[in-house]
Amino acid sequence: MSKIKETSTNFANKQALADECPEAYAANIIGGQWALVICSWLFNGKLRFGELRKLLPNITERMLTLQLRKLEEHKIVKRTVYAEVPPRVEYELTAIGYELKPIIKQLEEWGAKHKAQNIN
Amino acid sequence: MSKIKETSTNFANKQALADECPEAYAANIIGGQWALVICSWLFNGKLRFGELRKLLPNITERMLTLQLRKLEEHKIVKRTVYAEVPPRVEYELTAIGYELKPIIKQLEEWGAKHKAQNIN
DNA sequence: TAAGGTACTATAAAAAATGTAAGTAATGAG
DNA sequence: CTCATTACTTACATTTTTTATAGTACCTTA
Repeated sequence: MSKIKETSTNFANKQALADECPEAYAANIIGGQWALVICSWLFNGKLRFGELRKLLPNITERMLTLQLRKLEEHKIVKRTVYAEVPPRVEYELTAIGYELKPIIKQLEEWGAKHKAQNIN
Repeated sequence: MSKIKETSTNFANKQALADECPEAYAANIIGGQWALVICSWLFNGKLRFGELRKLLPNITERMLTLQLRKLEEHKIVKRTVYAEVPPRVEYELTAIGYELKPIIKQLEEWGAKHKAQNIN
């Protein structure tokens, strides 16, 4: 992913915030550029790497990999590799990942409402 | 805030995502390092700049300003300046900003649960 | 005259996130 | 042998976000 500098002020601040504020902790986990959208697609069921890539037309393979790895690391998604050639890898939400569904749905509703309000 | 390069791929991607996915749109608005926590404090009522700064011990004045400006720009918070000396500026949530409360609360609950689960 | 308090701004630098382009392994099809 | 397929990885470049540090204007009080 690129290593985070554990000596940086930024790292210390994130740590401290995440310790005290579960909402900041959560934001760190699902806060990537594509994380929420990836989760949204996965709410409908498991998907292969290539399927996700097609669903997210502008994402690069690198970013897709990075985001999936981060999500996996935080136990939001489960990765299953099938020993085939060409390879097949499937991603699906874990139980705790799936629990994001109502939250993301509400966030969608809020976003849609906000967007409608701020059209000039 | 620093200008965003409207010619960058990153900008284009964010735009496209925000257009299609209200949840990505929302994440762009409340996605800064401190935004959620600022909102959390403001759910309890209006606060002055200096009060917020004290509540967020590690934030720099610059970051606080930037985040508040962004929130203000998106109509999440309302800024009121009193023509006094020394100056007094109060921040409070708008109606749509206040509507984030249940969402952030759920995110907090999710975060707390996730954190508890992932203690080794 | 000087100091103090408040809410900032300016500038630079560091760190983090994202994007670009190329390459890899394994195997089956032709 | 060569090519295609899939899910990556790597090295590097660019962009965005965050931090650091030092100011500013204003009026009041001492």
